Order: sequence, then C-alpha cells, then structure tokens
Amino acid sequence: MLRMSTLFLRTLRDDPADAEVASHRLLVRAGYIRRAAPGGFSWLPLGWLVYRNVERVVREEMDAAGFQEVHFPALLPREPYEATGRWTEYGDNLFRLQDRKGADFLLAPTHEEMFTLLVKDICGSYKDLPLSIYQIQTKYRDEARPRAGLLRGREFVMKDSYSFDLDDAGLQASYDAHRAAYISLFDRLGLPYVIVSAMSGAMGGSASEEFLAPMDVGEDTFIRCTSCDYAANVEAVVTPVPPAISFDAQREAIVHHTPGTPTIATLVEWVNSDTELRHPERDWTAADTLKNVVVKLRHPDGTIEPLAIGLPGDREVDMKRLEAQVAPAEPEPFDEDDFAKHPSLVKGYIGPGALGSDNASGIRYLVDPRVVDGTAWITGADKRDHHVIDLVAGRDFTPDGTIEAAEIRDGDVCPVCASPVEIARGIEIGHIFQLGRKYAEALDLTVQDEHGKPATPTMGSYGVGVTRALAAIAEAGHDDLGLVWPREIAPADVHIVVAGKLDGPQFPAGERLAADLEAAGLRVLLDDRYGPSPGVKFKDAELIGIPTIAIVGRGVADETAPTIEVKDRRTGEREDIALDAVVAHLVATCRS
RNA sequence: CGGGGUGUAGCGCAGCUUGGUUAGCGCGCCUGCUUUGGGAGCAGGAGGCCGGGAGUUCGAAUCUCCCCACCCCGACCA
Repeated sequence: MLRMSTLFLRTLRDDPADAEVASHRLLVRAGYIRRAAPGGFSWLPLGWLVYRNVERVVREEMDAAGFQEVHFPALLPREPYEATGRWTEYGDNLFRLQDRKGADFLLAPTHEEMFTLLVKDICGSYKDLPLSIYQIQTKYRDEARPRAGLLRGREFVMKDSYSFDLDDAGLQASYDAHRAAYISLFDRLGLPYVIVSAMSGAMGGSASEEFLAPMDVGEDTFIRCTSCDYAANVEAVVTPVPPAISFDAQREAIVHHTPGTPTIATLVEWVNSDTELRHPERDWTAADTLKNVVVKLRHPDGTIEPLAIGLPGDREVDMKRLEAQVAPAEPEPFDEDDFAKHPSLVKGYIGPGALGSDNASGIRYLVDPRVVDGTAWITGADKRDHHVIDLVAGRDFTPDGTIEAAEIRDGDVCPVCASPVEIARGIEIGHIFQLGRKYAEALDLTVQDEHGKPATPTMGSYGVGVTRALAAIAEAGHDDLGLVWPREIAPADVHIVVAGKLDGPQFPAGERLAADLEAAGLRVLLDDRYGPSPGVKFKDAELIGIPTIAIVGRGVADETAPTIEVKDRRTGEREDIALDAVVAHLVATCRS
C-alpha cells in the first residue's frame, strides 16, 4: 500500500518554468519524474511504478507473440558498428567514448549489430529459424536538442526486436506477427495511434510502417485521408498520377521575351495579362509553371552527382522527402561554383531544354509525378529573360524519370480513393520494418540451409519507445486538473482521500477500506495525511491521476447509513456508495 | 549548428534600465496554537557562491567579455 504520509513525493502547485508540453509539465508537477541531466530524467516512486507498468505490458505482449527476451549491454565496442559502417554513418548523434587504454566505445542508439552477432554465435542451422528476439534497454542518442521532457531525451528506454528468417515469405510473416503484437500492445496501453507507411531510410530495407500517436506536440508530420484509411509519413506519401493528355489539343510551344518576371507570381501575372497568351478557358496559375531546381547528390562513396528536379511552380521541394528518395545519397545545395561548371544552366531560367541525360547539361532530370505526357507548362527557356509557354511533356521534352520530392499540402489527393488528405502531427511510438540482409551480410551471419549450403538470413527490426509511450499516454490522457492514467498503467487502482477530523470516523474507515481493497487484490494509494486540508488532498488526487478516487469524508460520519464517495477521475462523475458495499463496488469498477 | 528568450531559496517570480544598507515577495518547508469537503488562519523560524569564470570599479545580482545550462523557432532526427 502506498501512503501519502510517507511517500517519497513532492507535488508542485505551479508549473515548472522549463516544461512546455503537458506530459513534461504534469509528470514533474505530480512528482513522477525530475530532470537530472540534459535530456535525462530521474524517476520517483510513482513514476517508476507507471514506467514498470508500461514495460510490463510491452513485455507481456512480446512474450505472448512468442518472442524471447534477451539483454545486451548499452556500452558497446566500436568494432561491430565499424563493420556495418554505422560508427561513421550515425554521425554526431552517436555517443562515443574511450576506455582508459584509448579504445573506442559507444553508448548504443540501437542494437542491430549485437543481435546479429549473437544469432551468428548461437545459430548455425536453418532449423534455428525463424527467430524473433527482443530486449528492453536504455538507449542513447546525443540529440542536438533534447526537448519536451520524456518525448525526446538523450537517454530513453526502447524495446527493440529483431526477426531472422530464411526468405522473404518468412520475413513477411515475422513482420506481420510484430505488427499484430504492436496493435494489441498499443490498444492495451490505451494509446490512440495510426499506422502510417514510412520510408525505411538510412536503415536500408523495404517495407516499413510507423505507429504514430496523433497529437499536436508530435514531431512527425503525416498525412491521412479524410475518407478512407490511407495514412502515410510525409516522406512516403505517393502522388497520384493523373491520366496522360492527348497532344492533339495542345498548342505549339513558343519562346517569349519575359523581362521583369523574376518570380513565379510575376511570371503568371505577365502571361495572364497578355491577351494572346491567355488560355481561352481559364487563367494560367502557378501550378502551370514548371520550376526546375538543381541540387547535388553526395553519394556514400564520395562522388558528387548533379540532379535536376522539375515540379509545379506552386510547390517547393520538400527536403525531407527528397532525402528519403535519394538515400543513402545526401542532397546538397547547388552553389555558384557549380553553376560555373555548367554553363548551359541559366540561373532563374533553367528549362527542360537543357536538362536530362540527352541534353546540353547532361544532368539527370527527374520530374514530379504530376508532369505526365501531354501536360503543357510555362517554364524557363534556358536564356536570360526568356520563358517558353506551352511546352508539352512527352512531346517537347522527355525527363529521365519521376521523383516524389514536392511538398505535400492539406487537401492534396489521396492516392487510394482520390479524396482530400489532411496533414497532422504525431509522436512516433513504434516503428516496424523489414531490414533485409544488410546487417547479416556486413557481419557475415549465415546458417546452413537444408542442402548444407550457407544461407544469409533476412532480418526485420521493430521498436517501441517505452518511455516515450509513457509520455504519449500522459499527453493523450490529461485535463486541466492533472494526469488521467489508463488503469492498466496507473500507479494504483484507487486513490483513497481521507477528509475528516483526527478523532472522527474517517481515518479508521480509510485505513479499513485500504486494507480491504488490498485484500481484494486492488492497488491502493491512501492519503492518510492530516496536515493538509481536504482541498489540498483533492487537488493532489486529481493531479496524480489515479483512475478511481474514493473519498472517505462526511459520508462515513452518518451513523445510520454511512457512505463513501466514489469518483471517476476521467469523467468527474461521483456516486455515494454504502460503506458495506463499497469494496465490492470498487472491485467491480476496477476489474471492468 | 543558426535565430530569439531566460538563468536570483525546493517551486513560481520581483529587483538589473540609472552599481551603493542586512537581496525581496508568494507558495512550499520547520516550531507552536487554531482549523479539516476544494490548494486554511495567526505567531515565530530555517533556507541564497543572485548559473560559472574573468574583468571594470572604492564598491557588482545590477556594467563588459567569455563559458555553461534551460526554453522556443529552424536545421537535425529508426
């Protein structure tokens, strides 16, 4: 039994000044956590109870799915990460340190290498597969800017699983098993979530989905359809391809002298103001212009390749989407020196005439998927102060391919059902993806197949942010008064508030109720303090957020029909229950 | 890493512009008395390297420079 009179706890009347988001503010104010280091937190008894509950739910769901728990050190040697290239690829976000002899170590941000090596150590036969193993471990990332309390720390707890299968069908089955386990896991945690398509990015691999808890404080932007269930991370959004248009109806492409049109807006205005150039049926818009942006790609082997991207002039290039598309290469700005090396590019007037492998610049030219055959564009004429109008894709120019690099906007068309999509923000609480053989190959993991030949297993990787999920639950379940925990992870089932005089019946009644509830198997927090006034105790109970509050107050003083008030923290509904029925009532409430 | 803001008691803040008593207020904490259904009252008290360092000055919380930390925006980010 937890007693407020002795609990190691201090609640705060005021919000801490350094906490912005609700979860951070309330977890500190209600005495669950305290900041201990930049991006690191200490856990107080209430917080640690909640943490262990979240961890327990995660563990139970993993075990139920048939995955086995292992545990690795967080402090690891450099060599395995050197072998996979991540010692350098991970960049500044990796915590690196040295031992007294000067040997390099790291604090692991994830454990792909160690899992792979352990399987290599233990498994030699295809008969050992499929295998899914997991750990719940503290992870370290040297975040440039830790923020939002537990939502983004430099030290945090993650459950990471890895699956090992012989072939793609097996990997898909392991992936599906994790997906199903995550669904029941997040359901049990009482977290709202959406599953979005994602890019596997620098981790390599193919299929990938993120579990996002949709909320404004989230750092991930995703889109979801307003009518069907399509949802995707911005990086993974697919632009619907419009049908091709016949060339027959299109006019001839003509180059015009267009002085004083430095921006898309002025260009459009200029075209619309010329009676000759106006479309009879509608005005030209920024979306009719074809903007060509040139970047440099730095490939992992160090080579630099220029790349031109053509997209409708009303949209910007979304760097995140571009990076996801060109990974593992990294895009860099095309600077003045680069322009000097490519005299066929006229800055501000770059057009398809100069772009593409077959044209003057020889620069690879990829366009937005909306640029289909037969679409007519206003675009640069590769000559200062000149633009070309009615340049038709497929007739007047042929790009080298398409690329998903244009920004996504509210109201864009859903690739599945063509309804408008909306942009939302979410907290990434889980991520599952199919890694493939990148790590197995880099670390030389093979097993013998049924013919005695070496086979390289294919892997999946699956993460749940345990501490982050806890914070997300606090974000999703709080109100103006404080935290509101789902029962599954609350630090107790019932918070008993004793409100009465020392010599009255309340204190003994509170003690008895607490003992009876514990005997019935419920977890109890008893506010047995006498000093604080009832108001303080009510406020603390609301702040702490245990789902059911039982008030032992003036009701029990009624000698003929003593009652205890039972209050639901979430709804605020209160009900007077006869003293002799209250244990059964609370047990029923807490078990339902 | 760029831009902006803030560091004064456990928490929230004032004081700084214009340097000068013993650095102040509210909450919390300790002692005593009163009080107990919505953050109680009275009285007494403890608690500060004024983020750190270097300067300017007879004298620095206050002015100057450097550093550190925290918050916000951006960049970054399984």
